[in-house]
Amino acid sequence: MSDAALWTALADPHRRAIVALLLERPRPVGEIVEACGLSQPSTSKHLKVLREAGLVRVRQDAQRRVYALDPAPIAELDAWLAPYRALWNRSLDALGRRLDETTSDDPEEPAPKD
Amino acid sequence: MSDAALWTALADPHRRAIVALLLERPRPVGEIVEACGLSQPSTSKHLKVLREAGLVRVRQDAQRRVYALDPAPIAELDAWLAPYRALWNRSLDALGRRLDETTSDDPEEPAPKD
DNA sequence: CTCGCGTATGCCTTGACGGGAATATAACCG
DNA sequence: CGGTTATATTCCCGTCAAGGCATACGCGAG
Repeated sequence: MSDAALWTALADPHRRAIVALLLERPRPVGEIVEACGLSQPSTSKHLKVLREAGLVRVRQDAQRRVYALDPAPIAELDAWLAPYRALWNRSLDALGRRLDETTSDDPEEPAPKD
Repeated sequence: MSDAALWTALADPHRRAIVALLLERPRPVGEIVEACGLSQPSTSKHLKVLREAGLVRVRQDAQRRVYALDPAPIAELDAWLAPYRALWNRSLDALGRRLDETTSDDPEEPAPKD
């Protein structure tokens, strides 16, 4: 299960930025380099991680390598998320009851990080 | 953005295991220690990361600290995922057509490794 | 074949992360 | 009060990942 690689790949902010860029449209490496402000080798390495996680595909266009999102792992993430989404709905339901006696967490206030 | 903390927290397999445990039901630390096979300090540190990412809540029950999932970050992840889910649906749709694409002028022939 | 462009890879350093052992803190019990 | 249980925190160390630099590779042009 390449699940681990998927999470590792998305754990990095730069990689998430690249993924966001590729969401708009497929792009060659040079474009990604420019958009992210990273060095070309760094970008290439990030792309390798994304590739090995199955998140992106490459199409070779002359000397250029055009990267594009592969939607499959997204579905995997979605599947992982599903059980928690159920919990989320359940808690929304419980929100109207307010029977919790544990914390004084306010739902309309962002949680203060200590 | 606490977004980063969220991804970082979920990047670790042990922490995902803890989260999965808490999905079933809230648990005190000792139970998590036993279930994960980690040392108590390690577990406590992981719980701290999860806490700071907003993924878990603590309820103090005598000397015990009972940890429970906080559904809010799940919604955040879901929101992040949403645009990609759109892409996923789009690709499923395109799969059924298998026509020449109107948006790309190049003769695309995808069948490399997948 | 040689050059130039675009991209990938290797080496190296640095900094963050994870794990274990020991210790500190907090709460309950007598 | 002291002692015990349950959890958190500190210190130390091994590991791993990220970034920069230099360089190698692949491809097309001449």
